[in-house]
Amino acid sequence: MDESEFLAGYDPRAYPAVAVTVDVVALTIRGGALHVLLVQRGEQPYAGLWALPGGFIRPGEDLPEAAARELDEETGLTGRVHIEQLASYGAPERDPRMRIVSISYLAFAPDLPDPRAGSDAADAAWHRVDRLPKLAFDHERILGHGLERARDKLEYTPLATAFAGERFTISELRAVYETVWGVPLHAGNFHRKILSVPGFVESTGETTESGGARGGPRAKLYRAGDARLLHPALLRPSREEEIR
Amino acid sequence: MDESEFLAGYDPRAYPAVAVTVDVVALTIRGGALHVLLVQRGEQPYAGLWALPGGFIRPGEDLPEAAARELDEETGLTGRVHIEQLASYGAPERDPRMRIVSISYLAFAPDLPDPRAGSDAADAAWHRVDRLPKLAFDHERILGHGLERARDKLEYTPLATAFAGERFTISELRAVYETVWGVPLHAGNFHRKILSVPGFVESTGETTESGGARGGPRAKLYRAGDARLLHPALLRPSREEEIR
DNA sequence: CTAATAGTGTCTGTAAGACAATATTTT
DNA sequence: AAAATATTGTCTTACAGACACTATTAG
Repeated sequence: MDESEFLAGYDPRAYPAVAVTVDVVALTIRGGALHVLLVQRGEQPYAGLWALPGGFIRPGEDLPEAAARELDEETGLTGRVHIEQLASYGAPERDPRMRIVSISYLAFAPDLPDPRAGSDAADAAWHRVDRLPKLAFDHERILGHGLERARDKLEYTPLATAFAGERFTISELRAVYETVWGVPLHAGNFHRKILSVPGFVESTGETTESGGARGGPRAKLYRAGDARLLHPALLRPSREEEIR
Repeated sequence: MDESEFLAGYDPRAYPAVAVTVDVVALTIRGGALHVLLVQRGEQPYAGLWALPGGFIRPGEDLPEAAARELDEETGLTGRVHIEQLASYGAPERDPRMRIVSISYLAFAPDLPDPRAGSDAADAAWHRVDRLPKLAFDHERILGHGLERARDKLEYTPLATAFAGERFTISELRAVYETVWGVPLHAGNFHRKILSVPGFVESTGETTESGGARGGPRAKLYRAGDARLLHPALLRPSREEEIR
């Protein structure tokens, strides 16, 4: 078949169906480590392996809607979760059953209770991103892109507050950055920096009930401010490797 | 139908097919103005309106491959063009014929010859992005996202060099920034800044054959360097509106 | 010659990062 | 009391932006 035939007479319904799924990279911080939500596959292919939660889009359902539904099915979570589109994947052989194009979404949540398993998954659980089991399909790659995106967005958006609770201390916010970036940050400089960025956090006037577990004064409590972008941004400590 | 039925027995082949297309936001700079490649639709729906070039993915074809093919069909361009995934759109009613999920790609090219029309398009042409005709489907929104992405990426990647030719002067590079951002930049400060960012440009040792059209010395010629990220970044002049 | 442009020098304000200091709290 | 932590202060360096200046070329 040559090009003009394709262009003139191409009818998608004449070809094997393409299925569209959404997959969700849901991140949270538990016990000082970054975790991702995974479900254990109950069926072939890749039965027994872990995978990102996801599934087919339904008739009449928009993509973000489908992503929110899939996340809700695993976590019981409805509001409270920041969710955004990540990327799409459509390599012909990425699913051995049929042609599947997957739209991935990235979600950030504060520390959450353990997920409940959906009925199509043998199990669902949070996994530390630095101790991952083998993942099904190309989900390792998708997760990698999600982590990259999350690290980038901490720099120039107030995303870090989505990992913290409703009210938080500057130290808790610093812990988010240290966990996601994997580097220690200077407490004093970080503190001053956060307060100097307009709209990043706003004071609640309250303080913690008690000092830190191992001593120290009570910390002031803040809530997320109204900034959508951080200016100036919080730049990650230099990453020479990533520049070239 | 309740949730457990869906989860247990959902079979995508039992539903009306979903079609997957790629759409390309191809940007170039011509005559000091940012242009996007559009094709005029020959068929319903939206016959006569302009649209982003795109089409159905083919069996066995990966997504970036499909995007490159669609672009090639309109421009005859093969290499030389930077192309990257932009976003995906899948609102149920975005195409009146059937459920179509579209993966959009963003392409940047140096000044190009006029496109040739593909046989499924009445016409294809570069349009100034500030003087657009009415666009079909949700292509105005997709283009908007593409422009946003392009403006952002100029800040922290060497993308601007993709709009310039193989060899270029600092002034030409500045013109790219001024065109895409829509703001005038200070020539002297810009010049020093570009040369101070490691790996952004490298000298060719050559100069232009003659000075500028209206006078001035010959300019040194540079080529793109090996940096993948600009550090420090070239920040856009303050955009208070976009912060909150 | 005049105007325009390439490229460099200088100065100022802002902000990042190193480091120190103080106050408050837990054990 | 000792250790840990919150918060603030000081100093140095890097860098963005304003502005000035010189050299070179077209017309």
